[in-house]
Amino acid sequence: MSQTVDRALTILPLLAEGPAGLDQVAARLDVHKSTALRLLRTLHAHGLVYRQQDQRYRLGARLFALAQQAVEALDIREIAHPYLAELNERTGHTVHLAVYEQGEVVYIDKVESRYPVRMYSRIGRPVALTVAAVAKLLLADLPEPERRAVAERLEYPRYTARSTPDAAAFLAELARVREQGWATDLGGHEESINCIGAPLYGPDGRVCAAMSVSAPNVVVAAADLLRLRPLVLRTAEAVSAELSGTTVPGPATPNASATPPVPATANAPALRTAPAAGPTTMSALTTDPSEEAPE
Amino acid sequence: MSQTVDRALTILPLLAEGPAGLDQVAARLDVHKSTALRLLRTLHAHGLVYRQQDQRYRLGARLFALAQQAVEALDIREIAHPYLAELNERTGHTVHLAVYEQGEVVYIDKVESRYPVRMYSRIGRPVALTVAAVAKLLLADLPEPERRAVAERLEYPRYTARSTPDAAAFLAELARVREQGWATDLGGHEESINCIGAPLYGPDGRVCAAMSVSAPNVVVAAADLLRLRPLVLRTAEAVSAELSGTTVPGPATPNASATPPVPATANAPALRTAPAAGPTTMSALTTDPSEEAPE
DNA sequence: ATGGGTGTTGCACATGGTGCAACACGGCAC
DNA sequence: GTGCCGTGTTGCACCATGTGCAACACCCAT
Repeated sequence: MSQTVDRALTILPLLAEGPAGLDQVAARLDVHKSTALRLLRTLHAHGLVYRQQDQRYRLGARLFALAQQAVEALDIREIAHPYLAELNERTGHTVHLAVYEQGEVVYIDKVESRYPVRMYSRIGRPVALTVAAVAKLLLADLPEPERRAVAERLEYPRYTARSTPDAAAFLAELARVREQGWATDLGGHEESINCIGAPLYGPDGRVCAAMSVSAPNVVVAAADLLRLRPLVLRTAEAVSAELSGTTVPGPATPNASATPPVPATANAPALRTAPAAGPTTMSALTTDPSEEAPE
Repeated sequence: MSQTVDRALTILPLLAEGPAGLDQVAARLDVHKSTALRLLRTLHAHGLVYRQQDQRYRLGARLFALAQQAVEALDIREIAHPYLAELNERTGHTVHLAVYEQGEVVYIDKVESRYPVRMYSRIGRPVALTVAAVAKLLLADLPEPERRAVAERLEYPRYTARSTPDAAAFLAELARVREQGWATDLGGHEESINCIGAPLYGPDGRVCAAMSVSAPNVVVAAADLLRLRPLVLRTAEAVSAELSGTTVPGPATPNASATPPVPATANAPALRTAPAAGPTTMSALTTDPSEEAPE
């Protein structure tokens, strides 16, 4: 680790607390003023630090530009895909990834069910907004006025007896989804298809995508599908963590052996390597998919 | 300038373009792999850089956290005040600073008119949303659904004959304001008071506050007040620049002697030191306040 | 004027950063 | 399997670079 760079970077969180003068910085870094000055100058040259009128230093605009550019360059699909594949591997069911865009929710990725009976859907195709689990998740996080605007603008087709009937019911459902952090569609679109989904959070803490597991009744009863919830939630959290660039990815969270990690190596997630037995705290949650796996 | 830090910081914009592997980074920095590795490790330790599954590096979440914390720590009032004072100094009129919060627009700073006839207002007091220039500016930048929601929820009191009559007219006005980048209130609140305002942009490019100059008819005719527009706009831009932490603050824009700078030293802006005469291109705009100053 | 508070500069010293060369690892082709 | 790339990683000797000091420049207050 480079000492100089280390010191320079320590300045950033320090300045994030509020503007500071040269020797405040020097003092908190425990270095000579002249050293602090040179570091600040370098940061300044890169626009990460800005000098305000009273000579004190503040974080600079470049920081915002960088953060913004980084989220734009983020490829959700690329990052999420191994996790989706893993989820499909463990459950055997169809897995979807969807985003909200301009009043529509569209699938941007899909891993096909390994069961012979499959649900129909296509990447790029808009989703039935009023009933799909992913749509509920994505709409639930919109700012209140926009959410309401969308809900009121929508039509509420009665695909089935369980379809969301009207805007009021939909808004209530969105509120619940927002509250609980996951969503379902139990035969709301196609009588025989159920679905459970969870939100993916971006670096800004907002929901930026949603994923779901779908399966027809004939393959797995709704109650059984719902037992995948912890798995779906954990997977979604893992993707969120990686999207936000926080935790170390890959297998085994460094601190605990309790939480089974999600994917492992690059494009070949390998959760299956986790021993089937063993003192996992998740026994009840895991709903071991092997017993209901096809073939 | 510190070479090491310089190199390390050069990595950030590089990664902002998209993920990159170790030797791509090394190559673009024109340093040895081992050097690049150490720099990346240091950045990683500070959370500015994140290592994704395929071993490539990406910008990390800390960057967002920092940027966010920085905007929260931004004290608009503190930064804007010298500029407001300067504007008051040059025009003699009342200058306001306002922000939007939870459906309301409130004044957060004010510099009193130097004329004997003053308009009434108070810091912290909510503003008449449907007519005030600052309210128009702040509402105009809200996301469309929220803007519409607010506009429809409002009442439209007829303070005067020129008050905004209804939601439709208000939305149309907001659209124009958004388009032109400034706003007026010509006798919409008090028959005899006119007002011209401009928006302040935060680091995220959104309008985060608005400032305005107000004066009663008896002091200056509406047409004359409107001639302050360039001055108000320039001042607003200067504040925005400083809020975003971009340009070098202080007197004299480095390149041109044509554009009169705005404030100068810390808490004592000293534009007045600019010679009253001299080859400014602004002669028509400046509306030299000294000739109509009180006392 | 005088003094304390800033931010700034030049310089001699040795710390800490550098590139090299060798190693470890994983994938791919044959 | 065996060899070969292309990766990322480590240890080390050298000297460039970052470091702290002391002296200076500046502003403001008393």
